Amino acid sequence: MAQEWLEDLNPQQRAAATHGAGPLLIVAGAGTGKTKTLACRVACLIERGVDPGRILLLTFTRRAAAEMIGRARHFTEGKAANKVWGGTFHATANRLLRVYGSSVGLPADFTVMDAGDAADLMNMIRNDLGVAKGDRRFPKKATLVKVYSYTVNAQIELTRVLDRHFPWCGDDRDAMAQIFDEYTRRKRRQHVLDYDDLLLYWRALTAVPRVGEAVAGRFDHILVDEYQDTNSIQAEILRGMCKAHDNIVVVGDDAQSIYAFRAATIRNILDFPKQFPGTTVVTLEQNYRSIQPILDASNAVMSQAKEHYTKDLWSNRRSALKPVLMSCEDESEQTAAVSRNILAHFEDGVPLMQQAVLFRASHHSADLEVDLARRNIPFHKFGGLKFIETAHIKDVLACLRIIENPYDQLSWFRVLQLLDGIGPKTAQGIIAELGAGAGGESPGAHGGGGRSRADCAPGAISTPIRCLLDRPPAVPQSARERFTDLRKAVAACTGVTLGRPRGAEGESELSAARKPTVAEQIEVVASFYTPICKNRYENSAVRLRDLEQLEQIARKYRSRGRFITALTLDPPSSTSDLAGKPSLDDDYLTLSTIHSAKGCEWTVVHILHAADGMIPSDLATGDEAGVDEERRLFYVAMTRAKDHLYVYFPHRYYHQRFGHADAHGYAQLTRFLFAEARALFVERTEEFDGDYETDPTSAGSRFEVRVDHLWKS
DNA sequence: GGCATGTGTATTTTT
DNA sequence: TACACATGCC
Repeated sequence: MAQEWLEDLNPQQRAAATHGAGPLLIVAGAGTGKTKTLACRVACLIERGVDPGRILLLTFTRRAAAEMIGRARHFTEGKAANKVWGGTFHATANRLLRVYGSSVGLPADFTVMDAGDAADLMNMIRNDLGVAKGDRRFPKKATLVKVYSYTVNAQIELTRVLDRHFPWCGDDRDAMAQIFDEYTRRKRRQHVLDYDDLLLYWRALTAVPRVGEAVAGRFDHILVDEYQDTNSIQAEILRGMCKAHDNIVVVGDDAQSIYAFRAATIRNILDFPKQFPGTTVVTLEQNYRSIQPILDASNAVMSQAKEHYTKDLWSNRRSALKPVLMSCEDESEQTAAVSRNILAHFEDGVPLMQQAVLFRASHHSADLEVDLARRNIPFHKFGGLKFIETAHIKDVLACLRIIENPYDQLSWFRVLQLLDGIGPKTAQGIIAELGAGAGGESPGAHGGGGRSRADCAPGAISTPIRCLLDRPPAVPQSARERFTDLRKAVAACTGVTLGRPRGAEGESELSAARKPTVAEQIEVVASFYTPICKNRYENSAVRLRDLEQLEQIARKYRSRGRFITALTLDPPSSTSDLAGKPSLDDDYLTLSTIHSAKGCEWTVVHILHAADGMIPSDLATGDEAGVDEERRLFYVAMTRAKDHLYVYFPHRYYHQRFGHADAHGYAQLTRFLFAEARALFVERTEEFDGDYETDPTSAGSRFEVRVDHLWKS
């Protein structure tokens, strides 16, 4: 079958796409067309008669999966390629556990919590156990989650994890162990899984006799993208999933491994041939993305890394245009230079959509964001604080969560404290009265894990909710009114009216009531929440608008549970996902953390803060492995560029770091641009050379002068 | 016990 | 700058 689209591939790509059975490792350098190759492979399998529903495509983000499946569908002319199971490891784990979870002791109504929830739970335990008492400093909740998550994902003993990655917490080992113990216990009792549990339970699933075979037996082919960023649990899951057929294809680039902090290990990709005997290895080295000078500079940067599959990217795209190293006086000059360069390229015909600004840490773009806003240059920012992590969104979601999973004590805790006069202590008391989780005591209160629930019939309301509606606990006077509002809201969301007495077996009556849609439920909760929001926040108007966005998103979901889970497993990654998309065809610039830029490409790329201490980050230079990862990060950033690469180096930093009062330290150029690498750049200083003068009659003015609406109407 | 206010401190990347 | 924690007032 000589499909036309196969002829578009180079020999290595074609070999990978048409590979027969057995394990295949595709080592694919940046920009070598791995997405295309993988999509072609999926298409090939389908053309060969493989049932698309029996193909599992694991990617790093859902967006990546959607893109690949979209392409495959294009190739196969719509032969049901969309039946391919595609998504992240975590989302796939969730789907499988919804079906098979009971065989590993999971309740049917489990909910998934994000890192923020996990931190809150840690914090509760931290307080309950009184670990932080005395004048000792004890690790903060976010640190606890990091340590826990790393330990679990790397499957390394806590003491060693602390030694190696969190040496300043070494003395608190025992208390941490105690907290982690309680943490796992409470999650179980509350029918809640965190991100790590999704992987752990999936792995457990593959090991259960019969069930494991059934789960693995759903798929005949497994494809994994970005394999360099998987951890050892994920590798084990894959081994379990393809024991029977060994039809596994992994694609990755060890030079782009940037998630070691999440316990990803490049051992997975380096040792793949050992772990899967009989592996075919295909290496893709021809880069179709960038001009050769950009690759030369990128290769030079990488040449200093220690262990990696040797590959030298090359391109047919010869060019005399070297990447640019922009020296700037300080950050504000950097900002000015970036804006000016962006507009210059824009005038040259490169739309904003084809330009991106990349940086190490989310806040590195703060200064630029202000400037862009001032100049009316539209942009979307990826990475950093998310919509979903803001307090008001979490508040509203917590209301939905208690209805979805009434044993989710953490959400109760959050919801109850929205009411005036209810703090941690009172909330705990109310939760105990509702029977919605037994706080710190008696681990057996609600049975460990897989309790069978008699009240799971459609339309049924499980006990703590029924208790809230029928036998509400007493609350402080100051909270009475809102508490009633809350009960009304919960009732409305479950399709019940308050105050009507029901028989003990009122199920038939309840299931008859019309269940509001997810969006309607949000509306109900929002009206309960509005006065609280106005009371709490100065900027309540902005926040309330966010709730409307939430309602918009919810329209796409038929079930409340799916909505909540989707939001935690695949949260909107930028403001663009939220804006009701009237701006879809608008041209906008991309600002992104380097991590979030993975897999993307732009004609023009600007990399900010190429100073030692920023890239590599001060916080990561403790050991050689850390520096290596930062180097790969810089490499990832550079290789996103097709035609123009700008690296900005501000010489001077003003901020007072860590109390040291070096109010204006001089920075060093990032160590990754050592002499030979630096020589591959052309250096410019941010002195106006005339080339970049903006012509007031053209594009620049479109952004910079926007006041005429004030008098022309 | 709740809540407002003050003080000191640590500060990345994300499913 | 946000967050943990202490203090003091209702």
